[in-house]
Amino acid sequence: MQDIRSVLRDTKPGASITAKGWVRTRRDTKNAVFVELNDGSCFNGLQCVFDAASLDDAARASLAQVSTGAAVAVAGVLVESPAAGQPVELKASGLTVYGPSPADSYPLQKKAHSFEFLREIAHLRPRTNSFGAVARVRNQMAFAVHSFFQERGFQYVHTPIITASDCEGAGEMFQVTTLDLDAIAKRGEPVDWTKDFFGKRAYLSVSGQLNVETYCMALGRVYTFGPTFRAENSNTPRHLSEFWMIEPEMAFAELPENMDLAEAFIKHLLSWALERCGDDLAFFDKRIQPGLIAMLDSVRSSTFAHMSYTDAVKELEARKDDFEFKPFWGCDLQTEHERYLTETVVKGPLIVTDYPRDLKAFYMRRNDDGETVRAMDVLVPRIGEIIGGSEREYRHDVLLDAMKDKHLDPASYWWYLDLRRYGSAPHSGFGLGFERLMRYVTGMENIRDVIPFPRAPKQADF
RNA sequence: UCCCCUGUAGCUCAGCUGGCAGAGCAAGUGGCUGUUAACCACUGGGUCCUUGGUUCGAAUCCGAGCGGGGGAGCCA
Repeated sequence: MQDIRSVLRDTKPGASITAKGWVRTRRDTKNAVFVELNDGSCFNGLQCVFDAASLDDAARASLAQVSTGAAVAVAGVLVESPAAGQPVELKASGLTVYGPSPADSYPLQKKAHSFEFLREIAHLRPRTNSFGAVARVRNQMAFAVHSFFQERGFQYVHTPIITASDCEGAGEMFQVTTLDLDAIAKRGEPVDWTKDFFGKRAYLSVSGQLNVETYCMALGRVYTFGPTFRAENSNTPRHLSEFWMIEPEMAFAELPENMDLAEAFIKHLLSWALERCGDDLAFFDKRIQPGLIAMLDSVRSSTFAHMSYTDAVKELEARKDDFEFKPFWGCDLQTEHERYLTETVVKGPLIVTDYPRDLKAFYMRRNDDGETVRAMDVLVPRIGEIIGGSEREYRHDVLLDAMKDKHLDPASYWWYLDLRRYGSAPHSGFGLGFERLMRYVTGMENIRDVIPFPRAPKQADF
């Protein structure tokens, strides 16, 4: 069986084919019934034309059950379409209805629905234009992540999803337990975590970075790509409780090489989308985010701007009256600051580097000035921070000092410190939020609409 | 977690200073037409989110709760 994508692309008029898929719309005329069939293989559907006179009795009976959402097979001959709107269509001679879809109760109508409504029917929304397109682009972007790293000699490492160390330091964690908490609460006893599954408290990972650094110090160039969990009570269109993150890590690489990798990575992903998702992007450009394709195309051939944190603050101080939060050296960059820098000052992607060390994680390499670290944030218009990374502190004693500064217990990082004791080397890496990339590439506003089944505070349906 | 907005038909929404529940689309029926967000006519369709209060009377005003959206923080 051919999917509709290959029918539209490869099949010559005159060929007999059978197309299977789901009915998007049906339009009746006196002598013919037009059924638009979509099978998800591509954005466009196949128009099937039923000529009332040429149908056998069985097909005519089945036709009564054809309505939006029904799963059907249509047999016929592919012909050039006499009408505008599609180059070819299927002149139907046979019809099988596998699963009807009663029109009086099927939630999806042949009209536009709000994304808020579609979120409530996440099991049906992939059948819409928007979510079908998101799913196909998401698939291509995942593939592009691997193609980028594999072409450059990076090896894919699977870091653990469950972690028993609560020292990853990147936010609130979900706890994992097999204890019967109800029973313990009823007995009014304190919880004895040594009796839990792992013999201690366990959590879902908030980052694979610390683990992947161990493989970086053995394989050289590595990356992770997997689910990540944050129990923060974030209620925004750019945060999820469960999201997918890509974390490359390069041995013997310092911050400039890290920035180059991040820039090449973003450009590779955008090029891939432009080359392989043309129809889907055309839809997003037309209906979701006008100008999207031109924007992606211009970023692909641009050079990312670089700016140190110190210079960024100078830039902000020149316009300080425009901001609710007055910028000063040492302040964390607010969303309004980041957007001003990327959208107004450089009008494109911007990499901000060398932040004050008080603002950043303990593992980032300290600069010689003693005050800043070799951090980098990649900011893009509309999305804000899409990548966060750094050169890592590879000097044992400086790392130990930074941990003490942040009131972390070195004992629980013993294996991480071991990497600095034996064969330590400069290395760098970053994290890219896959769904933030998806927002950037598709133009979709809400991050809950670029992942099939979003998890967020008070939201874990489906 | 904080601030603002919001919850009315299957969907998107209107409903004013409190006084009989509305429109468009969708659905059903009929008509017309190689249609393509089809078109025309008619018909059916309501726990006005829940709860408490004010009032002769609440979709409307007030309190609480729950849900949704936007902004902020946290971050990817």
